[in-house]
Amino acid sequence: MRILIIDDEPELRRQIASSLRQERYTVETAGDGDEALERIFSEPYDLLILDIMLPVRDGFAILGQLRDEGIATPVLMLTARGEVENRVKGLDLGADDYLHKPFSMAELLARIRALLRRSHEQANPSLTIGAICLNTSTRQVTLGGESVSLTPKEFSLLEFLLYNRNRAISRFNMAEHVWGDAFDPFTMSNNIDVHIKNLRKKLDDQAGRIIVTVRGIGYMASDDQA
Amino acid sequence: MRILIIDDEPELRRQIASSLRQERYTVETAGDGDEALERIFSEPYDLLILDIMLPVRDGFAILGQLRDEGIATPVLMLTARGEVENRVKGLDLGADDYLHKPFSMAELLARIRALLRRSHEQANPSLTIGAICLNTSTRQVTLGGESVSLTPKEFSLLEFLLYNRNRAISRFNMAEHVWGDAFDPFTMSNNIDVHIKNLRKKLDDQAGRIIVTVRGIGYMASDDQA
DNA sequence: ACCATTGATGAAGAAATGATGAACTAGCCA
DNA sequence: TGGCTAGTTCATCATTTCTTCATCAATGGT
Repeated sequence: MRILIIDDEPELRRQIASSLRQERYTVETAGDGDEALERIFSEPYDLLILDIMLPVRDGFAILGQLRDEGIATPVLMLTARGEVENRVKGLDLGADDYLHKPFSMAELLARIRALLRRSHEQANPSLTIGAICLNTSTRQVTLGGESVSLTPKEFSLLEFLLYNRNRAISRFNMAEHVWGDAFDPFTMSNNIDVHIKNLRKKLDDQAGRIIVTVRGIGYMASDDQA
Repeated sequence: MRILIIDDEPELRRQIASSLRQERYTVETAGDGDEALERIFSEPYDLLILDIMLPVRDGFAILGQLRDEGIATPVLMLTARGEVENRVKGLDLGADDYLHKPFSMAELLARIRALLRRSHEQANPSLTIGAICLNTSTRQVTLGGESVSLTPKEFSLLEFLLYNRNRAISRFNMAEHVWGDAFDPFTMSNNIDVHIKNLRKKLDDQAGRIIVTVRGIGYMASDDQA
């Protein structure tokens, strides 16, 4: 689950991001509207947390522009207490929920869960990276629209890497999550490496640009189009 | 999907209507009970959003009259917080759901989705996929118009798969839902596989295009006319 | 530049999975 | 009882998938 936090206070940003990461969300942040829009247009998020009070271009402007462009990502707006008229304005623009500052982290997490659940009950849950799209419910993977057939292990492995995109994952970790119950860390040989190799081949990941090798650690799914 | 909003506050009406239109619903509004009844009797709606507090003729009166006339359109009532006794009264009259003011637009949208889904399911009890049509109330299945006779287990299995179309369903899940109460996950042998085989035969699903095998998981009903 | 370590790769044997035909059981009705 | 139907289990086969291993290539430190 990819969440983008848009707020100009670094400290608050850090706090929220940290809490969300503990809940295993993939979190990115933006300090102003331009940065936010740039990110949003370049890759999909599952949820935006948007502060109304921003320098230069405020939350409403950003939200308005998004909706105009047809981006329907759920938005949770952060407002200072008492801005009732703002609430109304935001609703018109298509915000999905509100939270008044100051708020408790528990409250925030609850709202996020509710929003994600709601938006996900209609859309299908897919993880994308570059031209690759992995649909967790149909267990289908497409590469630039073309369907790619993966074996169960390959699928789980890719799913796990995408779920933890831009984070280096150790082989141990992968084994734990993909092999689960019965995995003997000693008798695994270079099993994972082989599966990664096969994945790269099927995904036409020639230079290892999508599944990056992290020497001494393991692998990482990177959406850095380097 | 046609929705009628009945509320005497123009501002709230406008807000709700705007949000619903963004979700691609067709929305009309009425400011009082008489206008509402007139509209409802002249053309069908899929859902009514009805405020309890209305001048002249209140929400209950309107709801009561509708139900008396045999109009079963789902109704979502808006109530001021704390009107507990009203809730009870509304339920008696046949309201389908409640929402306390003030509410978030996200909440409202979720409720609407739920209500529409619910009413749609009972009105249209048949699931189709490709040339196959399964009627859940008559328990008949046709293949290109020709009736196909399925055994109870086969029917339930197909029904479950169709209900979850385009989602890979595990054998465990199928067993849970089709066998229900007494199923022992260990003594099931390859029972499900056999039923699937028979289903495929009866449905002339030669290449397994409709009931797709998802290796390592189970099966999936797919309407991907590949 | 050299060495040591780490990762990549192709191939082959082992293991798992699913499809299928057939046998077997249980319930039902004439 | 005997003949049906539905449901379940079983053995077998063809594949697919997983794992292991030997070897080769790349990388980083000194």
